[in-house]
Amino acid sequence: MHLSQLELLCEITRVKSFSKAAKLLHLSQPAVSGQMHSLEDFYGVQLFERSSSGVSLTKAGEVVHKYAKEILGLHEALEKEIDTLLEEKNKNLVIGASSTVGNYALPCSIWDYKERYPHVNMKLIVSNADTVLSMLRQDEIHLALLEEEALLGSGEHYSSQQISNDELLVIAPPKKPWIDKSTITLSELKKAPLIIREKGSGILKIFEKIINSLGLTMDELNIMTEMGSIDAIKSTVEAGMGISFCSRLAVRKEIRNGTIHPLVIEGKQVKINYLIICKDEKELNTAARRFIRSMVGPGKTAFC
Amino acid sequence: MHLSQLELLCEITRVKSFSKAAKLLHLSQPAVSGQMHSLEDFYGVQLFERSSSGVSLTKAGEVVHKYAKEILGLHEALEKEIDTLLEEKNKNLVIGASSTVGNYALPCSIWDYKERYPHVNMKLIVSNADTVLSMLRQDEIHLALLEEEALLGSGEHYSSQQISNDELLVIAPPKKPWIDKSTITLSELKKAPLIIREKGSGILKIFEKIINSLGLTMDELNIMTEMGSIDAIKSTVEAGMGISFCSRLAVRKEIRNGTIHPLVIEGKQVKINYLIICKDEKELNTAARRFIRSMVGPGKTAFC
DNA sequence: AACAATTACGCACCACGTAAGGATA
DNA sequence: TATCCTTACGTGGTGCGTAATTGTT
Repeated sequence: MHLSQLELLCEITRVKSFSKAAKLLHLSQPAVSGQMHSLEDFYGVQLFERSSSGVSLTKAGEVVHKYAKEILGLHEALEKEIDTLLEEKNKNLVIGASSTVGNYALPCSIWDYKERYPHVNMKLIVSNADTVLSMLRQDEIHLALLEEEALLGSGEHYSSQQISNDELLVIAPPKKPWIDKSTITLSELKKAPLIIREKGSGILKIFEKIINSLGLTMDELNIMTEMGSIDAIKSTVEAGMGISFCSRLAVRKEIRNGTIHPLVIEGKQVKINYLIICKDEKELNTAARRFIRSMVGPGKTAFC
Repeated sequence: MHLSQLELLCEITRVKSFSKAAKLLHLSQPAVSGQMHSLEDFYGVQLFERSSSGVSLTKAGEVVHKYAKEILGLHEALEKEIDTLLEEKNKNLVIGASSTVGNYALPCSIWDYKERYPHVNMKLIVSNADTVLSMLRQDEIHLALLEEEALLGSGEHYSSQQISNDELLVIAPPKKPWIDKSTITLSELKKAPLIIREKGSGILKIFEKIINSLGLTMDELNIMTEMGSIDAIKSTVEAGMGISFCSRLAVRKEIRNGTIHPLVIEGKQVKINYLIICKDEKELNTAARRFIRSMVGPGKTAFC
């Protein structure tokens, strides 16, 4: 029996739903269903009461849950104890992240990790997607946290897992003509003064992909200027100098304060998937391997 | 990570050897090696010191071992607690065994099982292999413990796992002309007055297979009589009335006491494999599924 | 030479995701 | 209808056993 099945059971118990747990752990619903069926098969007992409004534990399920927490706790203690025996080379962990991830989309789990494995020397480098990827290629970093699209056309094959996702927004100043709208049409997008991130940015790659999928090229747009940082772009948009685009997470505060107005492209919900990437999972040191496990683990994908 | 990997680690630690643990758990040596490599990979640490005289735990290995015992103990407690919640139909377990297995080759684990799952109503039926197999076919028993050869030519497909093995011996009275020999030649075997088990016996099937593989048929032998029980055969041989054959386990005591003289067929070591058999593993109730797990588990194959 | 672990390789099975299906409010 | 879990199915990865290899006593 896999320990991950117990983790899954705990997560399902927490959120009382197969489908929610599947989302949180980046699995499909049938995969979760199948795992729990095989667990029920293993113990020979039904563990969940299924209903159309979610699931709840049976009596036997509660027994398993009780022990699962203990067992997983013990296993966590095991890893902590091994941690104290690690050699120096296994204690270093250098992570590269794109601006969006590094500045806004870091899951809390990265800090949980520091707490859980205090002996690890962790370093976080924030740059744009292309730069991070080239650092990975040259073994200057162990792991990269990037937008899915950063890998497009890179040719090489990397090993990757999804850690979280978000939505791409068009951002505008909170005034006419934008303030009354919640969507932006293609023709409005073509005319509006647009501020974009520099080449090599992951967010730019996503935006470009969308534009192309809508039958346009970038030079049909009214590109005003190019900026190397999200903060610079936000300030410029807030000052009313143009519109831009970014991850929803990057402008949570500004939207709440009303200093930036969010728009979605008409008829097009744009999803951003964030990945954790390495060259070869087999070659990773202990600290890095643990980091991956803790990032994709249960309940670890909430943002800070 | 699979719990079975922790069980394997504990077993290896106990016997200080990959190959011995492999035998005990009915796995190949490379399978064991591979599992432990993947465990080392999982924790990112070497767990064993390999030497040509076996293996020993590293410091990290001892940590894992310490926790593994706790975790496995906890998991055993889990199953025990679920046990108390079982419905009636899951508490019945009827097992059929061939004479040899039922009377002599029962692993201790069958009694451990009773202790571990005291709520199970276990019933053991001993008969010859064909009878047991037909009871399995008619769902009169849940599981069958038989010689591997019992399945030969049955046509149907069963699900089976090996639980133990033994050696087939020719048994003779402790007097001339046998007392000075440790092997018996083919021509001696043809002439000697032979007592055999009844048709349908698993041991007879094995013996027949061997005879055929040596280029003979049963009717070329000097078959004196046919008997339905091992005890009857043993008494007859002890009384000097002829020779016979059986599993080494069945005559351990008599060999030690010197009342029966064991022989092996010249140039032919005959291995007997004992299996645990069911119609369809998916259809088994909890008690039966647990029984299988406990029978093939670590350190459970020693005889009583 | 003998024994123990590893590597190589072919095969079978298992777990996943996608897509379609059924039950319930 | 919307939501949630289940079933069906094709695919890729993983674990197994057999056989050949390495290394140590």
